[in-house]
Amino acid sequence: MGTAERKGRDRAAREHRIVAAAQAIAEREGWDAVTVRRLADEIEYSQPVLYSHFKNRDAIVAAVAVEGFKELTAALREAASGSTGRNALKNVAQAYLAFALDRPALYDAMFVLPTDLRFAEAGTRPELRAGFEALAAVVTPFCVEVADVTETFWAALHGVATLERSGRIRPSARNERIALVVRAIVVSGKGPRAGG
Amino acid sequence: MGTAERKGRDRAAREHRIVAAAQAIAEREGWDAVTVRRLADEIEYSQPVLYSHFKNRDAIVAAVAVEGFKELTAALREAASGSTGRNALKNVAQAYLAFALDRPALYDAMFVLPTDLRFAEAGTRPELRAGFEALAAVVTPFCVEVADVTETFWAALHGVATLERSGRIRPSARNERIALVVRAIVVSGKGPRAGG
DNA sequence: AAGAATATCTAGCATTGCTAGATAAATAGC
DNA sequence: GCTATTTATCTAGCAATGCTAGATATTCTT
Repeated sequence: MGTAERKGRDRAAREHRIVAAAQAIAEREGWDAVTVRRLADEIEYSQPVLYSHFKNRDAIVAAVAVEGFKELTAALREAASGSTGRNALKNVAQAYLAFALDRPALYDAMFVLPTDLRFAEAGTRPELRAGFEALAAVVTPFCVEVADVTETFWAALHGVATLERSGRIRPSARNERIALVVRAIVVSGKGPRAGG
Repeated sequence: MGTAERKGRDRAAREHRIVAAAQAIAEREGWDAVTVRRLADEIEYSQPVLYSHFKNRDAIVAAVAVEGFKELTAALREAASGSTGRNALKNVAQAYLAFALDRPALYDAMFVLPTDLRFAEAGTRPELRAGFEALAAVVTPFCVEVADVTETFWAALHGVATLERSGRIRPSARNERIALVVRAIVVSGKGPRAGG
C-alpha cells in the first residue's frame, strides 16, 4: 500500500506551503512580518509543526532564498536569450537589477539575511550554482579568466542593486552605471582588446 | 553659573558612552548581542534613559554607522595619500575592502542594517558625504562623469566586500577582482582612452 | 524652605523564537 | 477486532526583546 508515499507527498506539500506563505508575506509586508506564529496560522497547523520541517526560522528564509535563485536564474537566462555579445551583457545586467529592485524581499533572503547558503564552493546547491553559470555565460566571450570576471561582474551588479535600493546612490543614474559595468567587462580581457 | 553647560557636557558624554558601548559589543559579539538592556547595564543607567537619547534601537545603530563613516573616510584618505593615478585607485580599493572585511559589524551598521541615513542627496550628513568625496577624489582623474563613475566604483567595492564576506565569491581571488575594478575605472572615461 | 520642573527608575506590556510535555491519531502485533 | 506502540500534533509556557506608562527621586527657582 502506498500510504507511506502519500504521507511523504503530503508532508512535502505542506513544506511547500510554508515556504510559499513565507515568501508571500515577506513580499507583501517585509520579513519582519514573517513570524513563525503567522506562518503556523497560514498553513493551519500549530507552531511546532514548522520545526519538524525546518530547524529554525533562518532555515525557512533559506528555503525562500533557494526559490529566489531559481527565479533569478530563469530571468537571467531569459534576458540572455536572443542576443549575444555586448547586448547580452547589457540585457542580463538590466534583468539582474530589475529583479533585485522589483523583488526586494526575495533578494534580501538570497543575499542580505543570514543564511548558510554558499556559492562557488564544493557542496553548493545546484540552484545557486545555476545563477552563477547564467552570469558566466554572457561574460565568457569577453575574457579568459571567466571565474574572476564573472565574480566581479556579479559583485558590481550586487553593489549597484543594494546601494540603489537603500537610497545611497542616485536611481536616476542607473543606466549610466549599467553602461559602465558592461563596458568594464567588454574591456576586461587580459590585455586590452578593442571594445566590442 | 555653568551648570547648564556642564549638564549638557555630561549628557553628551553619556550619549557617547552609549554609542561606544554599542560599537564595542557589536564588534566583539555581533549586533544581536547589542540589546537595549545590555547597553543600559553597560552605562549603568536604566533602559528608559537610552530612549531619552535615541528614538529607538535603530537610531543607536545609525549613530555607530556615522562613527564608521568617519573611520572609513580616514582610512580611504590615508590610503590615497602619497600616491596618484592608478596606484591611488588601487590603494583606496584595497583599503575599502580591508575596512569592510576587518570591521564587519561596523560595516553592517553602515550599509546592511536598516537605517534612515541617506547618501548623495540634499540633507545628507557630512560624515557620509565625506566618504563619497574620498572615493571621488581618486576617481576624478580618470573620467568626466565623476558622480556616475564614483557611484559605480563604490558599488563594485561594496558588492565585492559583501559577497566575499558572506562566502559567495572566492576570497582567494580578491586581488584579481581589485585589479579588474581598478582597470574598469581607468578605462571608463567617455570615449576609450589608452589604459594607464 | 515650598513648589515646579527635570531626571531617573520600577514594573510591565506585547511580541518573538523556540521547546517540553501532554494528547490524539495512525500503525502494527496478535 | 482489540491492544500496544509508535507517530503526528497540540497546548502551554519559557526566556528574551523593544519599548513605555506611571511613580519617584533629584535639582532648580523663587
